[in-house]
Amino acid sequence: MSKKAAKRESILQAAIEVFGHGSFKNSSISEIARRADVAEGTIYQYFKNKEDLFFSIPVEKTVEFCEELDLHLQGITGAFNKIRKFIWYYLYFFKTNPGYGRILMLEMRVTRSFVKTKTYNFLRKSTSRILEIIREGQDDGTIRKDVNIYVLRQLILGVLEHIVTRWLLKGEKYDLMECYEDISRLVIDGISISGRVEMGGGSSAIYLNKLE
Amino acid sequence: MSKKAAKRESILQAAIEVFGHGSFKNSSISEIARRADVAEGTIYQYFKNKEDLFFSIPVEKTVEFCEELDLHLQGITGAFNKIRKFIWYYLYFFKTNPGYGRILMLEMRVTRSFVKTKTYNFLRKSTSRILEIIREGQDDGTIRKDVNIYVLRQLILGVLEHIVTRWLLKGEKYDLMECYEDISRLVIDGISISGRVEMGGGSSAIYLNKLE
Amino acid sequence: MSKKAAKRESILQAAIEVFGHGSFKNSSISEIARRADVAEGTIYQYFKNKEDLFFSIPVEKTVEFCEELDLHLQGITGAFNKIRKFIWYYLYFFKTNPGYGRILMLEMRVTRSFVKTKTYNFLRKSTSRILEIIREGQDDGTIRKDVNIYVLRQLILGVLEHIVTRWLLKGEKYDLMECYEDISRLVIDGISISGRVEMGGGSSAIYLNKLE
Amino acid sequence: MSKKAAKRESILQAAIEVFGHGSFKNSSISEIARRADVAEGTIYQYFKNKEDLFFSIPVEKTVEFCEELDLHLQGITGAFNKIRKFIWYYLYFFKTNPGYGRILMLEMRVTRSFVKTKTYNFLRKSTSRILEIIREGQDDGTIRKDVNIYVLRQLILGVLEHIVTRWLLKGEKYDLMECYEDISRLVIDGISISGRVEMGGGSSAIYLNKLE
DNA sequence: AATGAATGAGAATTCATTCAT
DNA sequence: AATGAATGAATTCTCATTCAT
Repeated sequence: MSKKAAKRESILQAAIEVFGHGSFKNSSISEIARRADVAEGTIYQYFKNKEDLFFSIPVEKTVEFCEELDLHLQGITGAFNKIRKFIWYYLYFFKTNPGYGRILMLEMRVTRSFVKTKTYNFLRKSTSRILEIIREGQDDGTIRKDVNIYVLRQLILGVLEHIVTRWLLKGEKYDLMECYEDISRLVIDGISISGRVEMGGGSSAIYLNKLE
Repeated sequence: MSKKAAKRESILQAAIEVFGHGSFKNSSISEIARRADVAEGTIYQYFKNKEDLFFSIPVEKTVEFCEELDLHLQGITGAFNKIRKFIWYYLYFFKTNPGYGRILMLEMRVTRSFVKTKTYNFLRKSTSRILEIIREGQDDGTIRKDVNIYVLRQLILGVLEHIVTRWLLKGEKYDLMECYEDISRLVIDGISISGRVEMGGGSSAIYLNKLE
Repeated sequence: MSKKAAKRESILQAAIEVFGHGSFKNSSISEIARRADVAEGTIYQYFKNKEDLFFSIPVEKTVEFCEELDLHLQGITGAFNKIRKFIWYYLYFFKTNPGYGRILMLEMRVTRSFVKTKTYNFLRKSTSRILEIIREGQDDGTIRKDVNIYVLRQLILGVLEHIVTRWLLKGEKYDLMECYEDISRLVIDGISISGRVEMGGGSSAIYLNKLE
Repeated sequence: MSKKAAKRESILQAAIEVFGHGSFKNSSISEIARRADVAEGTIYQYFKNKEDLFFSIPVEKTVEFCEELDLHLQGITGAFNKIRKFIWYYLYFFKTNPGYGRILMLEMRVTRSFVKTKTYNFLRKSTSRILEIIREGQDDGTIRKDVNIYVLRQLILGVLEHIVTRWLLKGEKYDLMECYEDISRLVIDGISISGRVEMGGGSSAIYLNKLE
């Protein structure tokens, strides 16, 4: 049982490496099999077909993301601090998983069939953590209550997704973490109750909101 | 002569449709031939191979872009007005050419071999128009002279490229032109000599600058 | 009329160059058209198809061979001297026409359909000149009468064909004319009435050694 | 393992048949697949591409040649007897493998890329057997010591290659083995220490007559 | 459960030949 | 007569998927 899971895992790992290097069509099952050190046929014991394998990657990775995220959030108090940590971890996760980043951001999101997948829904649900944090912030009075929490979530995730996508399209030439401080401030200021004022936070937020 | 050019044109048009729908690997010459209503072999009379056809798309389209742009700029005076028109036309162009947008923004820019192409250089040169406008603005005193014109160009093109890319990745679900006013203001304010308020223009510009 | 013949001629010339460079399948009509500086379609005005063009080459060249040969034989008296001249000219002809040599010796002779061609018969008839010379020699008593003249012809042509074929297979690296003296002696001695020279095995071995 | 080798063998056998019938370009993978009774794709499991398959033929066949040759040489004493056997076997081998003969002698030897192949080197090395025999003959005093053994090898192989090539070019219309006795004597006499027999020109002429 | 050989559909590309101009 | 654009059949090669062992 554990052994089986381990083999499935290693196939997925190999799939991330291969799909993350080229496109879906460009990547071959035989290459994945070689990397995973299994026979080609074995892959079909664990996944229905190539597409199934492809769409299984985010499931796996999303679980990993959520579990690690929870560990990182433990012991942190205050909505703002938690959001900062979330942003930090999001960037850190893709910095350390660029292959998966390319798959998710550049390949999968453009695939039409992706939206119909269970994976797509799973991915959406996985962002509930950020909702909880926002609610917590509104409850204890640090986050404005006049903003729809779902819009807020979209704002935060949208900015992050955009940052990572740009970074990947540019060939990962700079350190993704450099953006951390700017984004944190941008986001926090935009949703903060305390004045912090005249920055185009508002304008910026609208602008970004529209884009993502 | 005109007839031959027309056929070449119709093949390119079909190629835009097909490549714009899927990826390079995913698209087939036979499908392009079917759409262009020619035999497969005919395509090889006009283009050396599949890649040549692929990389010929931007050449064609860039010429179209530049010619139309010049028409739209005629009769407009003042650097700011010209920049506004440029931004408007840029968005309008991709709104009306989403297939080409997907090819250029999502496919071609990520292809490693693209950078080595003549097409790539041609594309870079095609943005000289915006440089002229900036120089004009600096000459007549409406644009700050302390900013490098190449950085400025990069800023403007970077923002636009980003807007279009996001729009495409989101599935063209909203009207691309909605962004026009915000972007114009954002850009104009950032480079304007007259104070024009302490809006996060600066902050935003820095943020965008870093990204692109 | 003369103009038409000239164009036909130039197509054939181009065909020799192209077919002589690669194999039949390997050579393309478009390349021949390019070399002959005519349109592809024009070739089909003069030749039924690719094979017809291919098999027309020897006809053309054989006429040339015979005409030139007659010129070279003029003024020469004595069967032996004529045979020597024939051998000399045969080698000289292929030395100066290696492309045609490759076509005839390496390509055409191995083609099964060649034997069924009119060209094949034409080629056979073209060797009647050598028969006449042999008859002349037998009549004036210099050539043995106990040898069948057709066998003799076969002997002479066979040796020459073999020499040229070897030379071509070896990549034309040495001067074909070097063989002239040896072959002449070998042939003349073999058919001469007057006691032959002490050459025998030794000479043969050397001769073979040089060839292989 | 044995099964895989058998399939590889059957593909090679089919390749010999097909390539031996036409030229490299003229022969198609699909025809080879049909003859070998496998799918086209299967061929690419065993060989990298068409050229690899083509150049693999001599490897296979050369091993066969050497192994069988050794069997035939067993129990034979004396350099001359061994050389006779070698000549006999060489002719016998190509008599029973005419398809392979056409491939090696008429196709492969003219291909420029062949010389760069591993196969080419392998083929050259395979003739070391004859060198050993020559050395043996020089040691026991039956073969002249004033002749370079490599020249001798070249002589023997050259004559044989020539005989086979002619036979193939002539369409295998006569029995290749007829040449055996003549060639043996020619070669043996040429290298023998004891005075040679009275064969000379006459015999040579007959031999040539038969061949051409 | 795992294998990996075998498959065959499909892709890009070439080129002899035709035919409208 | 000459052209050369258009054709489409044929060819090599790839690879997801299956299935007997």
